[in-house]
Amino acid sequence: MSRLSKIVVVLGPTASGKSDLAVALAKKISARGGSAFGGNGAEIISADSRQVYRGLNIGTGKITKREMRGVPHYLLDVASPKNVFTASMYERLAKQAINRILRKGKLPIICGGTGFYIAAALEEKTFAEVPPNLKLRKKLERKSTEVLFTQLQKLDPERAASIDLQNPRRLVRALEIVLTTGKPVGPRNRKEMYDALKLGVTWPKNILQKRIHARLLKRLRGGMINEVKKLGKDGVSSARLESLGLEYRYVGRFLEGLLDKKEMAPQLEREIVAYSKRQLTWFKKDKNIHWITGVRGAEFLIRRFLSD
RNA sequence: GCACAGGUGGCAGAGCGGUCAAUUGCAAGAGACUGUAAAUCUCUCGCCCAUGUGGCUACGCAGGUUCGAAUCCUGCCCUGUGCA
Repeated sequence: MSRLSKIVVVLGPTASGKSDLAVALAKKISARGGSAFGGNGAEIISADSRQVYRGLNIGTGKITKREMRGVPHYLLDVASPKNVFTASMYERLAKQAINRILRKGKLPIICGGTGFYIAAALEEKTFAEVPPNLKLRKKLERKSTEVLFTQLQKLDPERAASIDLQNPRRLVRALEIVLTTGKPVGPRNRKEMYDALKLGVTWPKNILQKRIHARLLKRLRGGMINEVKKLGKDGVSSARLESLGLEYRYVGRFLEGLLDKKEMAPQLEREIVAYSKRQLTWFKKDKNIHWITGVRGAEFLIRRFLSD
């Protein structure tokens, strides 16, 4: 039986300090004169659904060239913010990147907070081969969730049984699949194709919230509003900003005049906190995650992981 | 001091005799997730037993009217506004 390739995943809620940790670990692995961990070097693949877009820097906390400290990063700035980048596109590019790194004999480190993207990168094949059909979606979106659900029940009862029956977005996509393939989707394949060490970076709740608060202030002072203004000038619509969420949504609303500056910051902050909880809800289900708070625990785990 | 308006669950704010533990929004908590995933969606949210057409305490405080009051009456205490 051929051994699975090793991969390290650094995940966690927003503002946990994942990116820095990933770079620190990669540097250790690439330390000259043979790495501290006995590897050949490591390269990083971002797993962040918003950092894939060009021009979304301050608001996404995208790592800077300097902060990368020479460690190559993949899946950053690969798409225009004017177009929707999807999980499926991420899956393809991330797998490409993993293979490229592995071929070099290096260790891929996936780093990010988008749980769905991490799963897509790690799992064998996540999605049905049905690209989005905007016309069909538009048509379906006009119907009520009840109607969509009964239609799905007829066409793909198995999927209907497990679907979120009040979530139009899910219902539309599920129908889109059966309607174009004529077949039920079948269960999602959750088999991971790598030997992955998953490191979850986390903090006690109150500390994470403080970190979120401090980081938001820094971003606001650091030109976040101008960044969003510039996106607008470059043709990113306000509807698009809205759908990008968090800082882009709220700063966008502020620029539209829908929100006062002084009500924007606290509202946005609460949304970020809520988002961090959603991330944790996702990660909590994965029992293979090793939760750590600092670099030290990570080093021990990686050493053991790489040496066996 | 007089005249109005008002005091409701963590907050805002409905309700104005019964179907009210009380609409709704916010906050809080839990959760879902098969191509938008920072998106989208769901549930809980007075206390208690947690089986239920269950028990208890609640709508400033104290009384009263009524079969029945958050809802009507009286007094008191507070708050806002106007006149002094």
